[in-house]
Amino acid sequence: MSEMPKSYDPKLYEDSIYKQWEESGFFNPDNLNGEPYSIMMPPPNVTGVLHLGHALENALLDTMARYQRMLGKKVLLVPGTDHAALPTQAKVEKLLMQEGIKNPRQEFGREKLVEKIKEFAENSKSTILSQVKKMGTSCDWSRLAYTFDEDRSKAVNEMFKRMYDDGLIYRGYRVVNWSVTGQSTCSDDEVVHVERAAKLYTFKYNKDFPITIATTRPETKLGDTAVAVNPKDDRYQKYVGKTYHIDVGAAKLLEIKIIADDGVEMNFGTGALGVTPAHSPIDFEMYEKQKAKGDPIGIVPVIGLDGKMTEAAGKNYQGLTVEVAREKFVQWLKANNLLEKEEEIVQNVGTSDRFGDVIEAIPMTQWWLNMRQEIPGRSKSLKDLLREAVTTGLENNPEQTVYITPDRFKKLYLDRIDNLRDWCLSRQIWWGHRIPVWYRSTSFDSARDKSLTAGHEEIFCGTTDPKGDGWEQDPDTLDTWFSSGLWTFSTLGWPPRQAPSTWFETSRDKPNDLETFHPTSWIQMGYEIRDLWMLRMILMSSYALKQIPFKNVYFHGMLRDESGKKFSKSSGNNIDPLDVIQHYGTDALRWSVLSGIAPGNDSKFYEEKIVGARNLVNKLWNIARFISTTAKITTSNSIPTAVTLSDQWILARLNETVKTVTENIEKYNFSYAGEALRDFTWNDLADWYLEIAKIESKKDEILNYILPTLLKLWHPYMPFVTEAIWQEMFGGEKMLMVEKWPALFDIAASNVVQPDFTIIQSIITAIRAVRAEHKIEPAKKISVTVKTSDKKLFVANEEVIIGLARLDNLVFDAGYQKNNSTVGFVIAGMEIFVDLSGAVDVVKEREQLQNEISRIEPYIESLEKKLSNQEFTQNAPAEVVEAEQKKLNEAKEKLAKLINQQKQLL
RNA sequence: GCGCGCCUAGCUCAGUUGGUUAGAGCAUCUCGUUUACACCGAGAGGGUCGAGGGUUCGAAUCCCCCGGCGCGCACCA
Repeated sequence: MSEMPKSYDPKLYEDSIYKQWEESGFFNPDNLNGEPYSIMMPPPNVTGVLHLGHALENALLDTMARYQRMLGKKVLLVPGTDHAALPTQAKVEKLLMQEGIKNPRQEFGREKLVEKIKEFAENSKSTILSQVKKMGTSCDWSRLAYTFDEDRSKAVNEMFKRMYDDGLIYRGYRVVNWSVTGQSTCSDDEVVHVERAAKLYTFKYNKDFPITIATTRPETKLGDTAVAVNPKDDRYQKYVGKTYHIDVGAAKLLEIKIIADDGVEMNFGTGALGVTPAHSPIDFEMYEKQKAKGDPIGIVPVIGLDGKMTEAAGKNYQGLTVEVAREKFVQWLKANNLLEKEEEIVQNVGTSDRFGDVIEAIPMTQWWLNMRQEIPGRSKSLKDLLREAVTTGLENNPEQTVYITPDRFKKLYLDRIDNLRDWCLSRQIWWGHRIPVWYRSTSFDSARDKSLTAGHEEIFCGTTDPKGDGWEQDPDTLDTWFSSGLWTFSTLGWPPRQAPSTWFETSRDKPNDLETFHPTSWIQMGYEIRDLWMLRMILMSSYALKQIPFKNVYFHGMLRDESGKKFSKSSGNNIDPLDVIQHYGTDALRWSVLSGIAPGNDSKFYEEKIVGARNLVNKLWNIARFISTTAKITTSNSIPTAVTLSDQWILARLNETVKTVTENIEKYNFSYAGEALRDFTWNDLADWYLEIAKIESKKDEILNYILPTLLKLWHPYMPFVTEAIWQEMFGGEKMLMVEKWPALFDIAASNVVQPDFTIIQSIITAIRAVRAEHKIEPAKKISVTVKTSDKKLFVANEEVIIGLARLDNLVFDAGYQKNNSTVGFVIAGMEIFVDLSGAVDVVKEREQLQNEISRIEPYIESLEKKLSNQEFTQNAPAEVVEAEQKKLNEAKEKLAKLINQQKQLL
């Protein structure tokens, strides 16, 4: 064994250890035996580099993977990246614009822009993957996946086709969420509602119109085609069914029909609602309802894809932005004395989570996934499957149930499913999986025209190009979460070669992966992508495989800075995980993100935490260093024999720690498990037992047992330092990574031993406190007398007490009388007197004793009161009563002794 | 509007079926060149568990209500 340096330097070990692990082949489950255990890494977006959130994810993932591997399972952790369609395109376009390219889509054209994005994505991807390695993540690189690679693209097309063939994916003209900045649709989940101040205008279309309406978007009124009132509203009954033609300055006269709709609140505002089918999802629903009733109303889009007023808005408005048009329309209302009220209100508006602009509702033809329609042959909808998966289990099979940690997210998920609408799948951006649909039509020009062109002659949906001439593929791409939804199985060789509707060969060479590893065992993710990702994974997997995607899902919270703010580049509080690794090492980073977290809760991350983590890593290193110089290192695995009380105690504590750590990792209490381990490592082992080992001899066997056990327990959290120590100790033959997780062993009477040792600890601590209190130089050795009738415990631990309390003498005297040169205290019914050789300040000592007495008196009182309460003695469990009685007896005894000591003090 | 989470020492958080005089880490103060570690050791101070009410023999823990902070969902024009 080489000489270990004084402090652990992560830089000397981390890269080479990672390389060793990788070369060992044990990252690949094909080289492991045992029960399969699989985890899919949430693929980071290729929009840039890893941030702290990724560090947390990698720490969680890898802690779990390493723990499971040490339990002897065949662990698969699949690494990967996500092409992140919209975010990536948005990012690259932004960069190009910063370089001075005003409109990248126009200037480059589709092919060239996609090429640019691809270049960026590839760069980002390799950066990210090297960072994952820096985090020490033990993933199987042979199964590396990318949501936009060939295998995953095949899976996407296959899924689309199956859903299309099942009639679940349809093309429909509906109001969509449109981002003008991004020039694309987005799903409901990608709309972020923000509060903002707005004005609510109350007015009439003209003087002759009988009903007053209100709106915050006056400019959209140019596209109104109806006014809706509640059918029960007597005020407006007489108008229902009538149509008015009104000139508000639009291209044509408004044709407003008065309709009745249950959804209109009679008591809100004027009780009447101007209906703008083209620019409001609710109004569009009314439009559809009227159509179904055979009493149709019109639909007039007055806002275009560029966010400006269209021709239909009239010459006065055409080409104006919505804001300018709004002002102009309000001016017109004022000029014509139509405006009745103008109020400041706070309203929620939807904004694009990526582009930040206000989402416009615009009617377009898009591809949708139907959530409510029955799946052919299964008598249930996708929505039903989503519900089953977390409640009864798919098809009432309890084994196909997803367990959610923390539990409360299950309720949120179910709530979400309740008001889930159809999922808009198509996007007008270029980076992403192209919709696998082809049209053959002469009138088809562009995606934009789809909304205007009624029906194409032929539509083909397939996983490869259709045969024959004249086909043109849909220019749109898929919502990026469509491919993410397949992640748990597209990474495992789905679709399989012999799948009924598959006619391509997959390049997968591990055909059994799906069977072996799906459903996956556990997954972790941030709660913010619960609906975006978890829901879609459950949906896709339940639909295509009739399996849940994972048995357990763990939601972590967000890391925030000291003041509780999110980390971000723009707010300048960003911490780069690589910087942390550079300064403190990966193990410190991992521990600092894991300690103090609770499932589903945000936690704060700050420099002091990392420093503390680094110190702990170093402590572990030095514990090993000490043991290696104190004990003869062997690789014996046998359970050691406890010789002294301290031996029994430390082994019992170790056993207890193994139990706590194991149980809590199983419950995903990563922080709690780690804290318990830290407590044992630092407080019990380092501060007490190792100090005792300097006094009592023959600890080789026990230390040879404790150290490897400790390293194993720490390994999932701190893989590098533990592996480094392991190899320093035992050579590089066998890696710690694949050692067996510690098992519990049988310690006779461990429960009895522990309190006994605690007494010794208390005595030592108390003597030290007396020394500190009386400013006795550390080097000065003093004498202590113990007044006890049973000196067994002391005799057995004499050396330890003398050593740790720095005594020159420990005397047993059952009849000792206190004098003015000693200070006394009572512990566990025994009186201890520290000889200060006349240095005692009698007044001060009396005060000290009095303090102690006045602390214990009210305690005794409350115990007496409790025990004399019949309701307590009758209702409380016998053990509790007994314990309270014992406490009382001890306290009384202690009090008597203290009073006596005070008396003896002259 | 509906729902969820949080409020415990100066700071960050434990407190796992209600039962020691409520704990830890960091920070603070005192002391220390005891050869594993100053990225350390020893000791100390510091809390009416957000406010109030209730249930109970007993509440930081369960219930109600109020306040503060954060978040989710929602078609209130």
